[in-house]
Amino acid sequence: MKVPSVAERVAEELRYQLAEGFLVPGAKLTEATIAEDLGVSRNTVREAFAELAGERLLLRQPNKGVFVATLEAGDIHDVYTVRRAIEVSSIRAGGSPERIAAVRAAVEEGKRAAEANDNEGLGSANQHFHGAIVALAESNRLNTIMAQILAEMRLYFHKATLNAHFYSDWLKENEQICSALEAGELERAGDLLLAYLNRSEQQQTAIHGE
Amino acid sequence: MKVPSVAERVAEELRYQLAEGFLVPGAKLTEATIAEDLGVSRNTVREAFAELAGERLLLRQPNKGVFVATLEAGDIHDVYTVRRAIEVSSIRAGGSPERIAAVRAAVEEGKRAAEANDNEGLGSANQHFHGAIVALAESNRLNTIMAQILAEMRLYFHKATLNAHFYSDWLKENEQICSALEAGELERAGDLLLAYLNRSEQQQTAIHGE
DNA sequence: ATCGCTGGATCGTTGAACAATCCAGCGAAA
DNA sequence: TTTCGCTGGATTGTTCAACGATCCAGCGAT
Repeated sequence: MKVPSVAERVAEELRYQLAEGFLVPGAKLTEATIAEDLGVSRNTVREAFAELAGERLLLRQPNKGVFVATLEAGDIHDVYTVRRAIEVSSIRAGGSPERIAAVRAAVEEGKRAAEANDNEGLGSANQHFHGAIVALAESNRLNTIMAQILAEMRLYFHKATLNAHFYSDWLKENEQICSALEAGELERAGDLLLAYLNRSEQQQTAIHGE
Repeated sequence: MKVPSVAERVAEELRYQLAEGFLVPGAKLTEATIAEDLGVSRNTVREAFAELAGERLLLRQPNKGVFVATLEAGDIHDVYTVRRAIEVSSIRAGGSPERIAAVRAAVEEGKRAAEANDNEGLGSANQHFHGAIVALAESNRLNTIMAQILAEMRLYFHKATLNAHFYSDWLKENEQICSALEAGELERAGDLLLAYLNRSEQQQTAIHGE
């Protein structure tokens, strides 16, 4: 049994609370409070803060405190710029049959969630889908970058911002992208994915200011 | 005047020593030693370690210590996979005249360094060149990702591993890429850049084991 | 209404402490 | 001789208490 360090567990707990919407963007995290709540020392909390700040989930303002990251002007475009770069590049390079199967699995996961009217599940299925696309490239670094980006998106574009209308759109689209990938039509898969990302960026921009 | 926090300065100092080759891959960094050397407390060193570990420059092995990151099997390919994704994607999207001018400036910087037989300068000129390409995309996130990748490369592929033969190769090539970019031939610029990255990966793989 | 001060809260950093863990070396047993 | 197991020392993980520095809200004086 491996026991993750305490600092690691604190970071994990905070990540969880961020993803779950327990901690909303802009909220202030006071070291002493968190330390007491989680029953750890202030120094340990500090280490966890350093880690999450490096992942852009928290923002450190010297001598003022750490805050849950907020969406600044241009951040939406910024995030999607990264996604276009790594997702499109990954899918264009194709991948092993196992990795492609993982993409397919995410598509099916989405369908099942749709049938079950499981909005929660739909969201994570979509994240699995895009994560699986990046995983095609077999690059640890790209995977962690993508994981961080997805964590940011969970934080910013929380459940509340997503509606069923959104989902029906990309359920079909994911299917098409996956089919193209399976058929080896990598260019087409890339184009479809790129189009999706562009449209998704527009939608998110429309919803969230600027 | 803003005074960076002590932890930040420690991290900066370590980054410097890593880039300069003062600390070689695999070396062990003992908390107490670093703390004493830099005249700071152990806790502060710890925070700096956390930051650098997040940048993949240091590796933390629980209960054993932190070590300067070493090149594992597949890491070269991994790094170049990231570079292909973000550099090619950035250049294909073009950029503002100012950003393009920055790319040109890096090319000229390289030429001057070559004339002056300044190997040191040649290396950083090349890094500036590729950094400027990513900067075309105007994405903070891509910029920091690229900065981290370049820091990793400085660490792994240190001066010793580079020879003059290398340089003459890409000096011309950078010129071509930049010209294509300036001429608006983005597809061609992307193809040239991609070819360069592929070749560079091969060379590095040939030099370093695996 | 503005300015400047002050007190309290929080951060940044330190130093010391102690348990948990690892590791090299050494001695005992096969 | 080789292997096994133990022990002691070194280092890490974590906590705690302290103190100066910095920020901020409130309040009083102009």
